[in-house]
Amino acid sequence: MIKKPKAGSGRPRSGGSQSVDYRSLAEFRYAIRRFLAFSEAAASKAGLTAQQHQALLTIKGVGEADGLSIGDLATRLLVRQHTAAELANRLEEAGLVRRRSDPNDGRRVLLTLTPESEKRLQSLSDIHLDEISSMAPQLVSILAKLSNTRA
Amino acid sequence: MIKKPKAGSGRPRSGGSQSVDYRSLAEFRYAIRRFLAFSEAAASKAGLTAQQHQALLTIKGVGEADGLSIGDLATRLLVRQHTAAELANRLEEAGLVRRRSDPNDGRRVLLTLTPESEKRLQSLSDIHLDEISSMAPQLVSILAKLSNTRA
DNA sequence: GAATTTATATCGTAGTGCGATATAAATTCA
DNA sequence: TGAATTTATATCGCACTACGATATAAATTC
Repeated sequence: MIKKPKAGSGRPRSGGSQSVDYRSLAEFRYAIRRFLAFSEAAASKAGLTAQQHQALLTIKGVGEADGLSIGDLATRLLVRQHTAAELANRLEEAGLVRRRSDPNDGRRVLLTLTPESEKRLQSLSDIHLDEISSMAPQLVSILAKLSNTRA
Repeated sequence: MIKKPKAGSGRPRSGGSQSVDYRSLAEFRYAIRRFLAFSEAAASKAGLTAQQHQALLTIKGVGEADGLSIGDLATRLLVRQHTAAELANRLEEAGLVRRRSDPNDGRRVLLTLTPESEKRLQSLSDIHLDEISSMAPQLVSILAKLSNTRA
């Protein structure tokens, strides 16, 4: 796999091999990891796994009144459909989603939140908004620094 | 968007139960997932797992000339020390890091990149900078929207 | 210099996502 | 219509990886 530094391989980045801002790149990933770790801990306190939390948020966030299908959930979570189906199993067992078949298409299964999961999701969302608000300035600053190299 | 100033759960956020912007919150997580999926695919193309890539980036990004210890790597990756040790094993087997004991403290093991991993990391970093630059505006916009609710 | 602390390593286990595959409903089309 | 194809969901076994528990070894304390 030869990557000859052919003049402008498509990017107008300023420098050559020495120009990559590894420190900022590492900081960016570190910030993401911290956020994900915070989120996982918060979900865990609420009795949810990180994936379950994200599934609930996705179902709620997409905002379809009838519910979200397994397939659409998979698309948004960037997992395979059968992975989303397994996730839905665990959520249903835990009483956090209801499954019902789509009246318009018997193959599809629509997922809706239960009152219990609505409650937990709201609480989780509140503390996530706090956390996001507090980390946003640093994250924006790093993003600016990294985007900067294009100028 | 008018928000009912219903007394909330003790936080200065403007609204009550209806005010949480689930859609933006879901968008934020979706953006993070897309980035992580992009990153994992890029790492995979370079013959690395996501964790290996992040380990290399961390070692490089911290920028200690002597290398980074297993423990410090664990701290930055937010994993247990023995997890970092296992990760270092796989990286060493793959010829991507060198292990040497700290001359000042025989317990510590310092990790440094090999020329091969330097090369792969630089290539990966280049394409990550592109991706980050392209997603930054949307991410910043979502962050602003979510932080906004505090005002 | 024995006890304690710190750093790294090893082993077995558990959780979760995937590929392969199965089932069932919807759609196509001869 | 009804067989073939496509789409949607579900199940099973596997693999990866992070963890807890534990071990080893070096450094530090007293």
